[in-house]
Amino acid sequence: MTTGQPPRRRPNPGERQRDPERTRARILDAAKVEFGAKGFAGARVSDIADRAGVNKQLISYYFGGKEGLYTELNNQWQQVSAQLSSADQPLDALVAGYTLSALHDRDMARLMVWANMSPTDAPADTGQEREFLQAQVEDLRRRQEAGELPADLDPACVLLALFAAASATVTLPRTAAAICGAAAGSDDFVRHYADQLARLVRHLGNSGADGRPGSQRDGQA
Amino acid sequence: MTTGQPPRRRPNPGERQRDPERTRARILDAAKVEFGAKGFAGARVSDIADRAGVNKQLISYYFGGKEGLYTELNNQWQQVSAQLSSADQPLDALVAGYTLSALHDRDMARLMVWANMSPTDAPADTGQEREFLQAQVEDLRRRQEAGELPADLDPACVLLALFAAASATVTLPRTAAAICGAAAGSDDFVRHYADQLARLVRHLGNSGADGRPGSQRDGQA
DNA sequence: GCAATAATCATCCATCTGTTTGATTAAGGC
DNA sequence: GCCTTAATCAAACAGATGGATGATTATTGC
Repeated sequence: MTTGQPPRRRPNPGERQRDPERTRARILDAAKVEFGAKGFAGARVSDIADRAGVNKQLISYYFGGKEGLYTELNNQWQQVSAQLSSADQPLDALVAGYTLSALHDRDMARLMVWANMSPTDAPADTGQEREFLQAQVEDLRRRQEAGELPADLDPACVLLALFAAASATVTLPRTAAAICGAAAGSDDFVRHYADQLARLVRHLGNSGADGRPGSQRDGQA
Repeated sequence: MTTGQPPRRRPNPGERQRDPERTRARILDAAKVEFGAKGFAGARVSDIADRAGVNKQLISYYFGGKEGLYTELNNQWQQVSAQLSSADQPLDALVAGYTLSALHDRDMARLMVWANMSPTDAPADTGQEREFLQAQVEDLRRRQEAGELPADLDPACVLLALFAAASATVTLPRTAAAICGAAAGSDDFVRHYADQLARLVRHLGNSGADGRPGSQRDGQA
């Protein structure tokens, strides 16, 4: 052994070597990556700590354990989500923005999908997101009555379809790669895809004109 | 203890009490449910065995362990998938059928999404599914040239969006519930949603006529 | 400078989890 | 009716994992 001691990280001048804020942030970032990649059950606290470059005990120290860390990230997402939601922009911009959020923070987006699929966690949405979504449904319904959307479509279903489509690069990365080539994960592709979705939404809006009146409400049981 | 021995399952007359086929099937079914609900990392071998009503050792006996069991299910999915894919039906029917597959076997559908999001497994798609998807892209492109699809849309992106939308009830069950109410998980809703998606696809097709030629290829970098 | 405190670390520990082992027994051929 | 074989099970095992303990040391207020 040439190096008896792993050289303790020498703090750059002006940089504290103990910095709770920085440590917390590092842990959160690392956790986002790990949870995002493997989900809650698949992620390992040791891996998170290693990635953050800190002792794993600090996860208990700062967040009260794996679960607390996960919860903290979920809260963090709710804030991001609220920002995405708050601005009342036209639908095409909303969908595109949602798609692009995967660009700014892909791990967080992945995390949200894991959470969405997992049965155990998040006792219940605060209702905040639910409210926003239902407001969007109402908005869509108004546009539909104004003729911007074919009359035989259920606004709720359209909105659900759009959100799912916006999440595509996150929820179905492999399928995306199979359809669009290996570059499907690249930032450029995500931008391209977001733009395409916005166009698609606009086309849906246009097509309201030519929508044959048809059976105004068929389907379902 | 009133019952010294848990009464060994009495075989109904004409029913063997040892039946490898049956046992294998029971394990596979149970595994589908557990893996579908919690993903590979979250599922527990004990839970699978309990659900199947067999000793957990049989999982090693029949499938060589947890991983082997998972692999077996993935193969099983590939067959189902191939069936869904093979019939060359119009796009709206394809999308609706894909959506409805969640109805026939929701757990399997969930399993596929977990697999799609997980980094580690499935060394690579056999290419079979990839082939099918790219053939669909080509088909879409032809229809586009025939004027059935707005000229400024990228067929690959449209296909990806449609597949993601078709998977919505599986990938975003919570969001679905938030948008469409608690019934979002019910069979009736899935049917309704599939119908709606088919309509949406048809509207996209129609709107090809009114699609302003616009910039034939804008966006991206 | 010095003491108090907060941040960090190395080590240990209980528990959980997937797999292995070895015994038991139903099924099927002779 | 035996005897081999394959199916099943109960118990034990080894490794991993998340969390706890106690010691160490930087930071800060004085």
